Amino acid sequence: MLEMAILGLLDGQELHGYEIRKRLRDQLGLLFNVSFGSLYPALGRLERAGAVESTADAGISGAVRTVPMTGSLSGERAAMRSRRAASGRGRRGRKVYRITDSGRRLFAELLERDPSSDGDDARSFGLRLAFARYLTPHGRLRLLERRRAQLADDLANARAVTAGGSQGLDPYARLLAEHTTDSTEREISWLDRLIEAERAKGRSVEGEVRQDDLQNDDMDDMQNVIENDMQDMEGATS
Amino acid sequence: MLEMAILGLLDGQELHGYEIRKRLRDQLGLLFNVSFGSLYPALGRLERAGAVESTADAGISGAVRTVPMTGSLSGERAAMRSRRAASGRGRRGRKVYRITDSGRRLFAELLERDPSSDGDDARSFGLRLAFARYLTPHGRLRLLERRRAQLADDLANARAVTAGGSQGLDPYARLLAEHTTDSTEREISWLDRLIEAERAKGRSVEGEVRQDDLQNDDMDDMQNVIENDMQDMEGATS
DNA sequence: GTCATCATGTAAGCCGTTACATGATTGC
DNA sequence: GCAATCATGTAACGGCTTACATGATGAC
Repeated sequence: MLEMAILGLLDGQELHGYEIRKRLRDQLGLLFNVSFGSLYPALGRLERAGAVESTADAGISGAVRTVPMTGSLSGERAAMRSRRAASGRGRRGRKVYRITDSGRRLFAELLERDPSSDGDDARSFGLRLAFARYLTPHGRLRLLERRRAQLADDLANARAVTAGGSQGLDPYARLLAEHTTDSTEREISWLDRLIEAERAKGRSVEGEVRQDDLQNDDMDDMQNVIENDMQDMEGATS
Repeated sequence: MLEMAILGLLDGQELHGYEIRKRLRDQLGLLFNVSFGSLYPALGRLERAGAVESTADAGISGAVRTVPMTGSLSGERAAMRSRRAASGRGRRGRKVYRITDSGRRLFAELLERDPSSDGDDARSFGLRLAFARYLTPHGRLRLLERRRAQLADDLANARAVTAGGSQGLDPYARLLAEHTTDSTEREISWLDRLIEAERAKGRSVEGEVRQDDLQNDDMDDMQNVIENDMQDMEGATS
């Protein structure tokens, strides 16, 4: 899951580890606070697997720079230093990561996978939703519907329990159960709105291009390509 | 955290592992689905630490029995078999766990601990709330207020981020961020209601008995007793 | 007599953490 | 020159999961 998040972040911009951690923390729905002891090994694994490449901080780009604060010439000096460093390569400086084509394919595959296969449901769903722009319309709908089904299921179980032993249950436990139930209901209706919005988008596209089936075929082809890729990945990773 | 949950369930009733798992699943706010590979070792640790004792299924009590379904004489036969088994003790049957005094003290201490010390915030808070009847009024309030403060903090961070890069952020990521923000706000106001209810309870008691300070002293004494106990526990556990 | 469920346990592994070690850069 | 922050990494450990192994009980 961490690896998916990293790949997603790296798609479109080059970043170094320290910066990746920050963006993970506050760019992704508030709840992806990963430690360095987890991040750096993950970057290492991705690099060994060929999903990302690293270079020793070649010419700090605007995307990488954090706000200069004092402005003015510090940027110039930093650039000079990094140029010096880039040639030397013994200097323990920033290591900038860039996603590879293989990494991009891996990302697409991880994203399309069943969220329930990587443990923490809420996190796993949230992460995929945050990257939903990289999903096909079909994959997006599948993501939302799976999540909805899961929540509806939880809700049914919860109600079965609360209905049966409602009077015997501890007051505090009941308070909690009720709140959880409410939250789940709200999340379901939120999902319903998102699903409806996605469907509406689909319908308007259909009117113009009519290529739903074509898209599904594309997806299947892609899955096949990726399946092979994953075997390489798994061999290299473990 | 698992150990706290087990001790809490065991307070007041004797249960065997398989049953503990079920109750953990559906008695505790829907989200404590633990596997056997996790549960049995935990029970073993608790037993070695002297927090629980086990016996080989002596005379199936009403609390332990699951609904007999067919009713009638199957219960009688089961009791006979278990009596035969209880003496032999080679029979790989149910192992019934009972909490000890030391276990009860350990539970009280774990419950009163800072929830943020055992990882997953929501789970850890939920579990403690479910067992809030075992907390002192003071401990209960502290639990609720800590959780409230944590959520308020999260919310502030989230808003700082969303406010800054709101226009540049990905539409799906923003959707998610907004939903998370809403949920957090709702949870905060729910907590506010709970806190107010607890305070009201406190005020009504104060009018009758006026023993707030006494209760706090009791708590401090208890903490001291428990501190020593925990050292034994940690030695035995790790 | 056999299949589902109840019941207990071990082993390997995953995914993350904290703590530690190291060093560069910047601000004062 | 010293502290804070940026930056990268390793080692040990924690808590949970899945998969495996084993066996009893009950229903049909």
